[in-house]
Amino acid sequence: MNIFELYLDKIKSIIIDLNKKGDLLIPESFNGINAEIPPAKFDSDISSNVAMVLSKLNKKSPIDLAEQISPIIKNKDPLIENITVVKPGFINIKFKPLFWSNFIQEIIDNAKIFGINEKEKKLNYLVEFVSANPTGPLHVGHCRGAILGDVISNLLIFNKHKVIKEYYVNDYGNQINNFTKSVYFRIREVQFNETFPTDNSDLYPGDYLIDFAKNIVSSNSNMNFDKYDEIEEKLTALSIEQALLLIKKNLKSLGINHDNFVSEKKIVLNNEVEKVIKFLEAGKFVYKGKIKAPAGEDNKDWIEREQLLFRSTDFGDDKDRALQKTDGSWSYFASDVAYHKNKIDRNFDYLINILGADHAGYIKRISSSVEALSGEKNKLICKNSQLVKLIKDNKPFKMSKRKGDYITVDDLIEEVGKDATRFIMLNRSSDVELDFDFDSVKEKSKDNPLYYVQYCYARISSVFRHLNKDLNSNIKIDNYKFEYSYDEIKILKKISEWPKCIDIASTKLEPHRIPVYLYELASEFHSYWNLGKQHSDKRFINDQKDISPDKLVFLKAISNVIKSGMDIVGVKTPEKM
RNA sequence: GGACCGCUGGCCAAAUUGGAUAAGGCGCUCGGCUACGAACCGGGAGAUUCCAGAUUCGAGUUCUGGGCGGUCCA
Repeated sequence: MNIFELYLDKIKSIIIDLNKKGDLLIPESFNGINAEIPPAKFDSDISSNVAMVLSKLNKKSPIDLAEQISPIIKNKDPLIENITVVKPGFINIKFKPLFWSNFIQEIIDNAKIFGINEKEKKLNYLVEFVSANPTGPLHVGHCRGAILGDVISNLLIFNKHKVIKEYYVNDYGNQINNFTKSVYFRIREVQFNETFPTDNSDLYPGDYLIDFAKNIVSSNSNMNFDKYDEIEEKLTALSIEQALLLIKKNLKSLGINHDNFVSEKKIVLNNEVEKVIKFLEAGKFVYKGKIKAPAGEDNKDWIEREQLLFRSTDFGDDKDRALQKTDGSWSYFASDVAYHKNKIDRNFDYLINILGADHAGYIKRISSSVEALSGEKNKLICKNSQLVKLIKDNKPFKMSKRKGDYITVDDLIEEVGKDATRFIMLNRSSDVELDFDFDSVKEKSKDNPLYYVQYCYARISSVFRHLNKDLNSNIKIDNYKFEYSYDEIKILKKISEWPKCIDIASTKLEPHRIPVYLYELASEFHSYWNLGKQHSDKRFINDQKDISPDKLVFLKAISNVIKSGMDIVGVKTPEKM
């Protein structure tokens, strides 16, 4: 139950009634009229800006309009304690304690759906994330996007949408050739003691390739590794298999589980690139032309050459983009366009791509192509997460995959743990760079906000444990006529904000709002808990070593929200820590 | 040269889709455990939200221009 939505609807119907009676002019669209959370200092529960929005149209001051509307709201609703009109023209509604008693009954009886936006139309989403090249293990740089994509999926699923989580495997092209060669040299090293070439910067030098080589050799004992050309195709497949095994293991240790792995190679070999180019040609979206050099200084080496280009400038990109390389082969972009056509043909309402900041420049061209292919402007939603700035030994730590110099997901999970990693990576907006101080995260893991929220749950569990009650079982209360105190209502108000938090987080695809909210809720709980030291009536367990029904459902309501929030974030809620 | 992201107390940062007196954490400072878990709580000091305009009843949030930092550009 979203009380803000509920009261916004009530307010809207009141102004419609007033309009019918000829007492009020109303606009065609009610966009902009809202019901929000008032700042804490106002001692009120819901606040609306109706009067301010309608003021101009009605040529009346917001205050006067608010004075006109608010008595009507109050008279219609016996659960409202009072309504005050505040400065610029806000209408502030404060409920009677009985409202909160009803509220808690509602959310306890319907615990499974609390927080879900039930009015919203349910859609099909495809979320593509991670999609790291299958040439080695995932490292810290991949983590943020991986967790972001996973939690965005969780959020949408929580809201009853259908979600397919997909990983696009770039198992085709030059990088893969280099990768296969590198594996080959490692095999020569393992089998024949030949030294791995260090003078070839195209090769992947990472030690993990030694393991790949050993695995491939031991499980293909009848394979002859003498001549590269003869085994190239098979070795490519085996190498990619090794890399994907490792990547999937890394994802699993982060708690991430994709539904699909889609192979670029299959798309190319299936002639989907040719098909999509024809499709684009039919729509006059491509032409043979030249790309101008960037207007910078050092472009002396730039050679203008004729290429097959996609008219992404028609869709707001700053350059048209090459679909072919000079040698006539398809560019990476071309096969990605084919992949997106493939996605479109699978009939999703929305396609979501999670990309790192280093691929931000790619967004316009790919969303242009999706618009050209689907005819829908906002079919593809690209979520761009800023980089993680790694700090080690108080210095920025530059990772280089080519040099084999990086921190892997394995390192991270071993040192910090899955849950702490997920919570840290999510705890701030994906639009800001994230400082990840490896050493301090290791040392001061107790300062991690994750534990603050988990501790709240553990405290609640501990009360249930003392009472020999099961926190996970359902609670049946017959008579919900509770008079909650000011301190309790403060927390109930916070709980009433949960559906709004979910709503905003999922429509804006901003999952950081969940951990931020959970932290706030936990904070209010901890404050309340400490009140028990001074005031015995604020303690959950009373002198008879029992708990009153109002406090029982109160605790249950808090723990339910913490639990469902932590489930979305994908971290545990231990009962003891 | 262009594109994308950011700029909020000493540091890290949030801001309820444009709302009211701009959260919270770290650090600093003063205080709180013989009762449900102190991985906790309460008090205090600390702000021209990068600058200049514009739109609006109302701007940290939108628009225009500029500055600084990051990322990217066959």
